[in-house]
Parts: sequence; structure tokens; C-alpha cells
Amino acid sequence: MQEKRPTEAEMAILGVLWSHGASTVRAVHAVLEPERGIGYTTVLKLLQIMLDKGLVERDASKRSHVYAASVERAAIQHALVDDLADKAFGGSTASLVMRALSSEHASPTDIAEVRAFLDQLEGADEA
Amino acid sequence: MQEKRPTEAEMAILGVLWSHGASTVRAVHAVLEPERGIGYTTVLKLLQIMLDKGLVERDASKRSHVYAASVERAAIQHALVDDLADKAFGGSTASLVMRALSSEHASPTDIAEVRAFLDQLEGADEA
DNA sequence: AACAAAGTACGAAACTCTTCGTTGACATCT
DNA sequence: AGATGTCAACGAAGAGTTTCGTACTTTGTT
Repeated sequence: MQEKRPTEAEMAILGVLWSHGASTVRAVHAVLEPERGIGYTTVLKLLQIMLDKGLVERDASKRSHVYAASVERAAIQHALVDDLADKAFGGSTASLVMRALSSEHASPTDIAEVRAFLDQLEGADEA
Repeated sequence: MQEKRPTEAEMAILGVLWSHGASTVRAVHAVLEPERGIGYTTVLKLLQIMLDKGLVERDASKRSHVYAASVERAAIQHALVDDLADKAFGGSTASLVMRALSSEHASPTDIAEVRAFLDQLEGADEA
């Protein structure tokens, strides 16, 4: 069983791999450098560490190795949410959700989206 | 402006202070020792660090200092949720919420709770 | 072949977090 | 007063994370 729960820097890299697909170190660096001022070798090192941890896979058949996420975005998101629920909400997912929805960052659009999602969820239950 | 975002161990201590109210080091330790096997001096040190950071206040007028949380539970929960939304959900609170609700840890009871909360939220909007 | 460009690998430094041992102060009991 | 117990303060160690400089390798160009 593998350890879930990437660190902050690892999440930034996974974010790139998830949205851009398999990428070279250079490509990942090109995305991350402007938004976080991170060096090339830092990205490389992180990817090597993540390879050790099993968070990414790589194709080393060409000179520029190509890295791809080997964990699913949804799985990691679940792990992080459950972890936060445990640490800060006594394990209650419902508390976490309600707190999230009462944030000023939750727009009416967010609320509507969530409600639609909920309708769909319950519809599936009854079917 | 103060740094929000307690670490994991700090959250455990804040949890005790929030639910038990102001407490001595010994009292906090009594709660945390069984569930996490943490030493007395570790709790003390953590509380001293948290005092520096402004996460707790203390009354040192008696021999056994009494510590109290100086941040609100809701505020910290908000900060942590927003932080997670940024790091793992591209800043979208709605995505985070939906992911939380689709977890196997979200029971039908949780769903019902959230729906009720949503009804109330929208009711308030329309009023 | 020599040189430059682009890559990977490695090691180490700087930080943060967590942990606890040790020390010295103070209090209590006999 | 002396012994015992309780407490705060401090320092330091170990682990994990993030960072990058340096060195070595491979490829391409002249």
C-alpha cells in the first residue's frame, strides 16, 4: 500500500501533469517558474523524489525523460479532504463541507453547482 | 497580520483547547497522551511555540500556566479549507465540496445534513 | 575532434516540525 | 531543613521538505 498525501510542492507538479499530461522536466519547469520562481534542478529533484515515492512514472527511453502522474487526481483529492476532515473537523465530512460553503469564497454559483450535484447524487440513490 | 495555518500537532492541541476551554499543560497532555502517545514536555514546548505565533494566550499568574486558544475554530477551519482548495482544487470551493460529498466517507446522513444547510443558506438569500 | 547546449544525478544546505532530555525553580510534606 | 514531586524553560536532535550548485553524460554543431 502506497503513501498518499503529496506535499505542497509535489501538488504543484502533479497539477501540471494532470492538466498538461505527460511532460518533460523542462515543460513542467516552464509552467511553474513564472508562478513560483522555482529553479530547473529543483523541479528535476522533486520529480525524482516523486518517482521514488511512486507519485509519478517516467519514460526514460529518450534523452529527455518524460514524467506522468501515476496517481489519480480524484484519489489524491479524496485523501487530502479526508485528512483535513480528520485533523480539523473531528472526522466529519459534513462539517467540512458546510464550513466550506459558508466561506466568503463560496459564490452563489458555487452553491448552485453543489445543489445540482446533490440533486444528482440523491437521484442516483433512488434509482 | 497573523499567520494562519496551524500544523498538525498544533491542531491537535487547539482541538483540546476549543472543546475543553482554557487548560493547563497537564490537562492538555492528559487528553493527548492516550490518543497520540505524546510526552508532557512536547505539549509544553508546542504550547510555547504557539504562544509565540499568537495561536494561544496564557495566564501565567499562577504556578501552572493556563493556556487558551486565541484564534476561532471557524476562522482556522476556513483558512485550512481555502488553503486546500487553492493547492488541490485550483481554487474552486465547489470542486472541493463535490469531491468531499462523493467520498465513501460521506454518508447519506452527511448528505442530508448538507442539503438542509443549503436550503437554509438559500432561504436566507431570498429573505 | 573540439565545443557548446541540454540533460540527469548527486550532495548538501536551509528550514520547519516534532520530539524529548535535562536543568533549575518552586512547592509540599514530614 | 531535607526529600519528593511538579512545573517551566531551554537546547538539541532527528525527520521531512524544498532548494539549488556542481559535476558528469549525451547530443548536436562546426
